[in-house]
Amino acid sequence: LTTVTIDDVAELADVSIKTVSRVLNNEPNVRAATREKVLAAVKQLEYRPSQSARSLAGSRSFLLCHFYDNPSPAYLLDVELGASSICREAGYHLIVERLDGSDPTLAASIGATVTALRLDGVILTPPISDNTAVLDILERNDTPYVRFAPYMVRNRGASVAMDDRRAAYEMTGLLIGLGHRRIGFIKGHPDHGASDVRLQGHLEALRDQGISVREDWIKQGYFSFDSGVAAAESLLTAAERPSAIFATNDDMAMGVVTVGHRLGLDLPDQLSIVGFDDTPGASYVWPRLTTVRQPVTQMAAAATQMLISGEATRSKWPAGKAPARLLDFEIVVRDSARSPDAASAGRRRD
Amino acid sequence: LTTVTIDDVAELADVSIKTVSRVLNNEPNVRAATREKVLAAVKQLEYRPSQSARSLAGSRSFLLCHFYDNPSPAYLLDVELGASSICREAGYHLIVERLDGSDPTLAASIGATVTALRLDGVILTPPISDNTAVLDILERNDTPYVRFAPYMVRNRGASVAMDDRRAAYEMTGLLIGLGHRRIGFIKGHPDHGASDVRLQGHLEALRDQGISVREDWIKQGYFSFDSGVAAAESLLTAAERPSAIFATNDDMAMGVVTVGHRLGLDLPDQLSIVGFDDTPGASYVWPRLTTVRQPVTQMAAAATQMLISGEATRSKWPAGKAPARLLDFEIVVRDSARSPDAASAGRRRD
DNA sequence: CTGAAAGCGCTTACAG
DNA sequence: CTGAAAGCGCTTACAG
Repeated sequence: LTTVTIDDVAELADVSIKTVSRVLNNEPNVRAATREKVLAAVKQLEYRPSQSARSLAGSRSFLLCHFYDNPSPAYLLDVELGASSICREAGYHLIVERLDGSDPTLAASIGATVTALRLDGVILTPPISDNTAVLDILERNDTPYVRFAPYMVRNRGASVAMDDRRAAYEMTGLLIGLGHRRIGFIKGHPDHGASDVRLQGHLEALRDQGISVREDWIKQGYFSFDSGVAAAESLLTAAERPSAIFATNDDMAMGVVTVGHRLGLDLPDQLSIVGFDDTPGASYVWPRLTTVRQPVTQMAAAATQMLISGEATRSKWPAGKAPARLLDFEIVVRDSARSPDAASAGRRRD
Repeated sequence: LTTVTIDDVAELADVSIKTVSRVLNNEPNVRAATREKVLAAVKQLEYRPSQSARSLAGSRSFLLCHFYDNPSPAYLLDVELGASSICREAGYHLIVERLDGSDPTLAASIGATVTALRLDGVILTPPISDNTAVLDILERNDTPYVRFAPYMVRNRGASVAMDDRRAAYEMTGLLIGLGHRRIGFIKGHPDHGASDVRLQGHLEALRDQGISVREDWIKQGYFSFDSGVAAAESLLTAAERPSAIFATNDDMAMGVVTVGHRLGLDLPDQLSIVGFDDTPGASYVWPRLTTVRQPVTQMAAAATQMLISGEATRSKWPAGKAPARLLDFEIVVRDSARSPDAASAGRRRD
């Protein structure tokens, strides 16, 4: 088993290796007939250029990397789904590295990977997307990056996002439209920038509808099922409890559902619950969750495209302004939110 | 920003580049004092050897790849969790590539990646782990691989697995031990080797307990929620229905739970349901699922270790026999399986 | 224990 | 439109 090299192709096609290189890199100034000859030889020999040699000699490695810390499983899968397909089309490959966001050597570790691999670009998801030490080291190494949902640290580098604020605004509006006035809210993990943005959207919707904010109905959560359970317990065992709860991710919403059942509440009649993310489990619980679907796969595809096309490269930014792509979310209406009036019509409350 | 090379280190340490290379690769025959000098220079310059140069000049690329097709999100996350940590320790990097298992060009596509990147090893998860065309092309390229749960095609290459047969045997035994005699079974996707193995374990348990097999209580599923719903509908609307259903993954089990609720069955009293996988959702549904926890993270760590250490390399197999690691599963007992007697004691049936 | 030379398979910069 | 030469940053094979 000998590896086929550019020399073999050049010899078979009866041209120089430089011409083979031109054809493979789609450079101009090659006669059509010459191109055909080369392509035929490539095909016949099943030639695949060595990534190492290309990287060492040239300026590209054809390697992208996704650095992440403890994402939800579905989020990771969607990111890879979007990134992997774009990579394949362009002859790039996706490396993944899981890191501990609280590790003080995080940035150094990313710097090591970036220089060892000569990465052509980096994808950063929350909460690493808001880690300024990481952004610093990436910029020092001249490595393009795209940040997902870059809410805590703004105006730094290319990004992809959806409008979390508006999604939360509309979800709260949906509950209000159903007739809810007493709405509980469970915040996300404080390390994630989206957490605060979603809260802001919620508060705006309340204000726009003239509903006063009840601080005691806003609970801290951490995006985990257990934190949803804890918040729901405190919300639902209080003297006066909300008629609806907006949990800012599905895992927490499912915690609320569990507590609701445990307390013997008739869901959704006695308590409406809405989530955020549309994880697979959202349609498995009863009642099936009304939630926000994030365009994670499309965000990943867009990010990858920005990296490969060079849009994410600082020196190519139009007017020095980093590109930011905003994608559409979707509110998926299922069974977990209902009008509180319907409930009182169907049964006595208290 | 100039990149630091081995020459810079050699100059600062006042040795030849060959000596630097020796130190970095832990080769013998370097005086301790020399080693110290080199290490100090490496540290001072923050030198990181170029992966491309090492790969081009040497025989290793320090690159591993996980090829997969439509895994469950949690499965993918666990594989990456296990593989990523071992890779980092050893200075390797993990590439991921999502492919369509039914695409006829699948093997060719993997072959292309393998040769372009000079991959040092490959991780294959079901159903790709049983694709013989892929195994052929990997062997032709002399690329070591480790297969996950390689049940359909046996005795080909290194593998990691847990004892799916015994897990299914024990789970069925648990149901029988609870007093169930009428047990429905939902098979997995026919493309996954584990599907048949789990069925065999189930049938053995039935036979060992002297319970005759009811073919009409064995339904085809495809590992999806919807296929679980379909199978459950057919199982539960029949004239005579089982008192327990063993769905061979959690997604299908959650489909059964949903149908159970829809039919107004009191769960788990009127119907016990058990699953397989222990996905996050398993503890979110009500009743919380009794299920089998697979050691996916440990399997991935073991596979990665086999690849990096060389155990998975054909020429190094002891006595020509491929290494196979079997890891322990765990049956997680929650609330979804209960004795049918308790149910009849608590309420009249029919 | 250490080093000088050659070469891995490409792209770059230059020449024609 | 095409090619000869040099070089990317390492490891291999060999010499001492």
